[in-house]
Amino acid sequence: MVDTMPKSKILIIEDQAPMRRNVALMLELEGYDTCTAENGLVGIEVAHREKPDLILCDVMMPELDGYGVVQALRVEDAFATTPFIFLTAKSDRSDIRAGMNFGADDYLTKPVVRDDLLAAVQTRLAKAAAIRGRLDDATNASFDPDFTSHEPLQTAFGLTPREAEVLLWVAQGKSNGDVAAILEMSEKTAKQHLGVCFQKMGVESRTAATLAAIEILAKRKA
Amino acid sequence: MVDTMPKSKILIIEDQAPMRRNVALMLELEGYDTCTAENGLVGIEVAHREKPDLILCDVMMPELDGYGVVQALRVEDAFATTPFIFLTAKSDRSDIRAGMNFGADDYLTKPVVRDDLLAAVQTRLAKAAAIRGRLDDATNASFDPDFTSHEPLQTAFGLTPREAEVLLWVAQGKSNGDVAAILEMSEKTAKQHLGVCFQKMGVESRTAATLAAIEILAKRKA
DNA sequence: AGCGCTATCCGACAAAAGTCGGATACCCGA
DNA sequence: TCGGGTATCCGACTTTTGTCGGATAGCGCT
Repeated sequence: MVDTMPKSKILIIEDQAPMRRNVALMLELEGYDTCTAENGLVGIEVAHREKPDLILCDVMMPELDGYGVVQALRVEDAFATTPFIFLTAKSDRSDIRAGMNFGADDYLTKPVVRDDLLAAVQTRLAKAAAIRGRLDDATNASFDPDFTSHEPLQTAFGLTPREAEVLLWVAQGKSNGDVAAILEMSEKTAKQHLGVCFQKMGVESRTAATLAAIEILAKRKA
Repeated sequence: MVDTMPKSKILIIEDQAPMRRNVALMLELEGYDTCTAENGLVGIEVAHREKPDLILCDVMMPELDGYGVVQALRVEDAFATTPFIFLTAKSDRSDIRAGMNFGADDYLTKPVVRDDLLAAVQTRLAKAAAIRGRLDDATNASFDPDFTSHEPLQTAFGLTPREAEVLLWVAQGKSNGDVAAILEMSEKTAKQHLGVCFQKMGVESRTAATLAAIEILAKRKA
């Protein structure tokens, strides 16, 4: 891993060209990647193409206004958690409330000060990164089945306690002999129980049973 | 699942008693659970005890002000994504920016209108729920190994391509005979390859090998 | 008590899974 | 070109796995 931290990509949706370029310039000087759109419809299209990490959006625009953009994007899974910041001249309290209630993450009023813009962008990106980190944790740790109890198996497949115990050890890679020793029973008995497990689980080999068992045991508690 | 949707719990950290009770009342009438604290230090303590789903917080308070609260809680994993809304009389633009830049999710100015308060609370709870939903998806779907390619196994255990192919099928519960048929080789050959896999993987049974292989294949790409 | 039901236990046999030795073919460097 | 290393292939033998039948003990119900 020698690749340097990838630049965050920011989409700017803004009607007026000078403003658009000005904001883009400020952000690029800070090392961000930028892309722009001149109205809401184009903005949504660009968002799909560029997958930005954060969206800055004007409110008053032709074709589709900022409220429409945030509504359209928020229902999409890909953008449900993308930080969305309004950047607009509409600075009345009611305007601000309306914008935030559409699900925006921040609301900057024009004329925007450089420091405010950068701080807001940084804060929201940091927050999004924190959330993404949590998601990664959840997915990377995805394989850690819980072998502490056989009850999940019992309920999942309708097994008897003893059968579930046998399956629990089999699912950890133990041989029939090992299981028999651990549970203090004859190896034949272990086999018998396991055979019943196969029937009830609808599988016909110890490996397939292991897979099914792991699938149950890997479900994690929130 | 007959249990009714659990009420969201909201923590109100606010210096002035009348204001505190007023806000709490408004929220309770909407069906929320509330708990309160009269300053920042108490607020943090209550937050740990009650694990609120959302926090409303004044800025100017004795002991520890709102900025301090949000800073203290944001670094804790448990509260890193809990919606945090400032509720304060400090309505200057610079105050708002400061609050948002500390990582707050919204900023309401006193005197607060009932509709604004409820809308803000609802919006932020909805957003938090969306994020939580994603986390749950990630953890619940935690078991879906990717059986489309044998290369991960090859690199993970130093296997040859053919060996990895055999292991890939074995890890899906296939018998040696099945694997041989699928890969068009003799069953003996399949066994031979698998035996080498066992050595290289440091296991001694097909089930243990399956577990190790699944662990590799279950790691998900972001 | 007598009956059916289930959970638990075990032994013997057939079918796999796993091990051993050996063979061919390829690539790469001496 | 000629070994040395490796990937691939296969057959015979041993061990484990899976299946069949059968036995006992508890539990609820009539």
